[in-house]
Amino acid sequence: MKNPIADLNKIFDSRIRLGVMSVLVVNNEIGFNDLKQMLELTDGNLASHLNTLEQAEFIKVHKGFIGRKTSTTYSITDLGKQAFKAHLDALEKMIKKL
Amino acid sequence: MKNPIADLNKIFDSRIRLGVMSVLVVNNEIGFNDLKQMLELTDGNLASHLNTLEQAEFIKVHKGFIGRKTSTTYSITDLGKQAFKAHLDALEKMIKKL
DNA sequence: TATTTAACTTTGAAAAACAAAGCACTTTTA
DNA sequence: TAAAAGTGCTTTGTTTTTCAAAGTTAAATA
Repeated sequence: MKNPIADLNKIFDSRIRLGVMSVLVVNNEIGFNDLKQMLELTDGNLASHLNTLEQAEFIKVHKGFIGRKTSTTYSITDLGKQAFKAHLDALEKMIKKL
Repeated sequence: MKNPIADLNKIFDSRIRLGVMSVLVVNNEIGFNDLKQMLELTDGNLASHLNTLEQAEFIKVHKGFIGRKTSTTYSITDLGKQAFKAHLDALEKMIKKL
């Protein structure tokens, strides 16, 4: 039998990063605070996970304004979509023996 | 929108423990060394993850013999089946928006 | 002007993961 | 029969990851 966990992406071992990605798959853009509230995280914790995802180029940041107020939003990249899908496929293959 | 990660089980954040469970779901009994080779782990690493799963009562240990050679095998408990299923359901709900 | 909000960064502590070595026991091999 | 090897751990210590809390900068509001 083949190693069932070899194809899982290390970046998605984290429930938080998994959550961010799952939100971004269905929302093409979401704000920092919305994410923070949705996932019930502290600023620093969310920011650092977002940073990890950005480093991997799985998400993109958009800094802009709502009126004259700054607003930061995040969206998934094509690479991110690919990697997330690959991870989910690996997960599914792993448990599809059910 | 509700927190999508709240229902994930912390114990299954680990790819290794996830792998162990996925193997145990389809094999009603598996040996230490088989798991070790399948998941490509060192003894200590596997043993400690197995210990975590045992503490949670998600798996059971069986110490016996194959011929005259000692053999330790592991199997999933009912609680383990339940918890694993619940985790997979939570995962699925999280991503079923796809 | 003082306070609040947004979106961080920095700091430091706690937890988790992990490899390597040691160990007790048995079995196989030379 | 002595040495080597395998099983299934435990112990030790390092590295990595996670996280909260506090600090920060700039703009907005009271």
